[in-house]
Amino acid sequence: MNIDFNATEFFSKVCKNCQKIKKRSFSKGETITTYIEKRNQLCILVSGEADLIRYDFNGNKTIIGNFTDNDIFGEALYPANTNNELFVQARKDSTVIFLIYDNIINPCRSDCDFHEEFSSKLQLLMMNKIISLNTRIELLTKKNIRDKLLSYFQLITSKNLSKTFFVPFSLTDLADYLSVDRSAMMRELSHLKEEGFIKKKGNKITLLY
Amino acid sequence: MNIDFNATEFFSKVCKNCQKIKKRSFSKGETITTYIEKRNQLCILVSGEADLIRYDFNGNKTIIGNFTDNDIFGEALYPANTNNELFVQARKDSTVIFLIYDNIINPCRSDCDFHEEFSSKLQLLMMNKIISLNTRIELLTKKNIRDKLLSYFQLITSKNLSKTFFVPFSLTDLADYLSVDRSAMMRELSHLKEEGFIKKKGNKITLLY
DNA sequence: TGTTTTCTGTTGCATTTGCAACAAGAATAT
DNA sequence: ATATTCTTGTTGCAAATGCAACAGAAAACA
Repeated sequence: MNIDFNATEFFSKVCKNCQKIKKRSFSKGETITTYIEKRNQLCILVSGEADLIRYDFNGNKTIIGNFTDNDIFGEALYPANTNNELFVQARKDSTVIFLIYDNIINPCRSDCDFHEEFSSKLQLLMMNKIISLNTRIELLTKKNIRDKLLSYFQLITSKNLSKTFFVPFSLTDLADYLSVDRSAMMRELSHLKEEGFIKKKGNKITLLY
Repeated sequence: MNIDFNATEFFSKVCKNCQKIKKRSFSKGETITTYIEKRNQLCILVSGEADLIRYDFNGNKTIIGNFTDNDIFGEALYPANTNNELFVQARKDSTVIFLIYDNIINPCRSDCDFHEEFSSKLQLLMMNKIISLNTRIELLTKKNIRDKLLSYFQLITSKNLSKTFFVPFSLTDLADYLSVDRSAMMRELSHLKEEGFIKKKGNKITLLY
């Protein structure tokens, strides 16, 4: 995320005494939080990487979201009526700040200048969140696997400024992220290769257009 | 949107003299704004209803988003690298407030107390926006038409508190909103009817489960 | 009012996707 | 070092979806 905000630094300076904010580290694979209970929890991913994962009743896995530095998440930002099992899992070792949203609106102490400064930072974080959610929707509204793949690749190359890149997920996870069947996606990758749109060796892909 | 904020009232009270904010009304069908140029435009839908629409190179239409009261939109909230034609069109007669995001961060005048109050309101609007985008993603990550329909219906009934409702779009638009083929969606609706999951007469639907 | 346009509903057919299963390679754990 | 687990890659087949086309109903228009 291209935002001039280092959450760790910010929180270490400003909020030493603020008891309502918790910071914790997680190892790869650990569950960071769930979206089951309603408690107005808001989380900031200070470092690392994490996924928001849904399993439906058929055991079908979907990676609803993928969070990186300074990303915000938590059940406070999620619709209530979801009757699926939703949880956030660390993809890499991660550090997360936990807040209760009510405490942001109602400062914990009147002399705590943390909240004011935080509020303006939070606005930037939310702005970026909205943009990244819109990016995700752009992807998901593509009606076939080919277009989803090509959109996803374009997203990566526009960040990397290189036509060659490694898919940052396993291909299995990529399928879950694009919300398509893995074997169907693999087949489509083969077709893209045959038709000369991409070069592919494992997870290393080069766009040829 | 369940938020205690009436934008019209707010702006009429607070910002009579603030020249950088424009308000305009649109008739049904009119184009409210496009997401082509980069100008950091942020819009608030004061009243009415509007869609964010994408036409791809094949002329394929997708309703990327549907905006109602107090919804925010505008190219400032959208990723830059979209090479599609994107525009916002009034579905009903609508009134919209236009701002330039830079002006929110850098107040127009030091004695303009509008910006401070606005900032906290904006935070709420953004929060709600994030929730509605997450709702949309929940829908779009469903992997087949049946699940998309059922999720969408559940969304409506949880708002209406009634198992019977009228689809607020035309079914043609609903297909564009769910990002699926219309005839395939109609077929799936027939199947849901045959299998006894729903009752359906035109756009009036009753959930039987 | 009558005319035009849009929308609903349906169907046949081609294509795409999902599902299940399996083999080989890579990564991880013991 | 070996066993185990995860990942990539592939395929046959069934099911779902998209596409094209059309008819009748409903809505918008003039």
